[in-house]
Amino acid sequence: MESIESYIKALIQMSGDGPVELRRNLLALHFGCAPSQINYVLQTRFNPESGYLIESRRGGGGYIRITKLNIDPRKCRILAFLEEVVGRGIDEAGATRLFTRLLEERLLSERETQICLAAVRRDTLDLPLPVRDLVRGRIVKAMVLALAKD
Amino acid sequence: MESIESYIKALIQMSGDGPVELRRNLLALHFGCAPSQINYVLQTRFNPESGYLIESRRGGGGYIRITKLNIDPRKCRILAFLEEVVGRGIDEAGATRLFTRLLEERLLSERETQICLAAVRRDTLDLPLPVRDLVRGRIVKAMVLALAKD
DNA sequence: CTATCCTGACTTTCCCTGACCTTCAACTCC
DNA sequence: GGAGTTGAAGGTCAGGGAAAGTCAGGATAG
Repeated sequence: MESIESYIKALIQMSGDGPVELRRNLLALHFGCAPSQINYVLQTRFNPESGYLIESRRGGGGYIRITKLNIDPRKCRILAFLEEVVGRGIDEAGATRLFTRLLEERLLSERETQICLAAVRRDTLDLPLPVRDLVRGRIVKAMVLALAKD
Repeated sequence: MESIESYIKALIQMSGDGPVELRRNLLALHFGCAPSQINYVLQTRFNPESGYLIESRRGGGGYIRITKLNIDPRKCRILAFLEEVVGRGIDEAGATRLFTRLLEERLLSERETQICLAAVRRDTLDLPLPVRDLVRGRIVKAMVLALAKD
């Protein structure tokens, strides 16, 4: 387990902290474990809270791409906040405050802020409470994390 | 697959973004694949969401014509498409194609594309079908309109 | 005993194919 | 010259194989 984790981290370091692509089955073969074990490692060690983003594709020529998020201290607090947002949900006013703040801190451009706000407006989602605030929470988190990648 | 896609795109570029005519069987021969594979590529990569129009003719002297839709008259075409998207909903693959197309057209930056894609991912929305595709449709429309607003 | 690690069976997604269908132009035959 | 024939295109669809995802639950370390 430990070894899978450090193997992947070594790969990332070798690629200069850029994105790394893996083949799940090959990696499982290499470590003599079940393929689903790879998923477990990714979920527990390479999740957003640990500063990583996972993307993947199934089918022929499938892959798993791991991107190390650019984490600075400011964003650290945001990560914790995002977790809370996903758990409890967030209302439109709260989301607006968050995006406005990110705009002020120059973490979001004007256009990006407009996109984010449009995506989570009440009449865009058009769902009954409380599910609306929960869905909004997940969207907010996904969008903010997408920015931390690069 | 990838290669067929980029081959066709190269053809289009060489023709100055004008219409391009292909012979399905020749292309299949050239890439050593089944002719129906060509149809698959066309359906998944050169559909209206990606901004392409396909016309074809069977029988002797048949052909497949691919036209890259110009973004200039997009004001009407995209708006009409967005209305459709809101009515019928849109799946993740369709939304991805749309945003990728907007990125290619430089109507979206790389970062903006990432935000949009993250917002409408299946596991972000985490809603049961068919409501998931409908919500995604509304979000897609809202985000695209937010961009058009300047 | 509990938390963590790990697995196998099942699911989902994506690519690709072959068998069969539809359409078109040219050709034949009267 | 019109009606049927025919061969050469492209279209469609169910299904198979590859690869990753999920999840309930067993195994194990502390």
